[in-house]
Amino acid sequence: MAQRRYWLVKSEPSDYSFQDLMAEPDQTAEWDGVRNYAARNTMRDDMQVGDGVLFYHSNSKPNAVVGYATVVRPGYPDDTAWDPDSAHPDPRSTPESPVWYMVDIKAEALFRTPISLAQVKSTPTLNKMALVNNSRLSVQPVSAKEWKVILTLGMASQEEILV
DNA sequence: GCCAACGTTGGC
DNA sequence: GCCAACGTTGGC
Repeated sequence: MAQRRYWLVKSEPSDYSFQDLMAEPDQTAEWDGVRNYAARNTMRDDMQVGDGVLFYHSNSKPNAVVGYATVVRPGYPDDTAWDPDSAHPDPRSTPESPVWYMVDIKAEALFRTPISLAQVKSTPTLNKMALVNNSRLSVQPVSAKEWKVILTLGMASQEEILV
């Protein structure tokens, strides 16, 4: 069994929120529509069942990590790429020769305390995250340390943090 | 709504 | 293979 790894995915909540994921059957959805090669490679090659996934809301108020999920199916071809009615069709990708990949993720818990981007930037153990220094990457790795810090803060109540 | 930063495309 | 132009992401 490979070491569990950790990731962060972004979504604009007006497009697809963590609450939307929680409302899915089995709290599970395909993470489809990603059209960036670095993110594609991560999903196709690196994400494994059981890995932890932080869920970040971008273009939001506030921008924040709002919950966490787990990978329940590793990388497989993103069939929305050859669906002309999908949000992000790409005619270069075909069932015989797929270009884009996705994973399935399952919502685990909504944070009691969302961890804002401002807080990530101002926290010494978190401010090296790709979230801060590579703002364009929509699927990105998270270190075990960063995962632990964010989970601990996120699952605590405001009162516990303020003490 | 603005625009900086970045990824991608395409001409050469 | 370089790099300018373009489109998109995403913070502010």
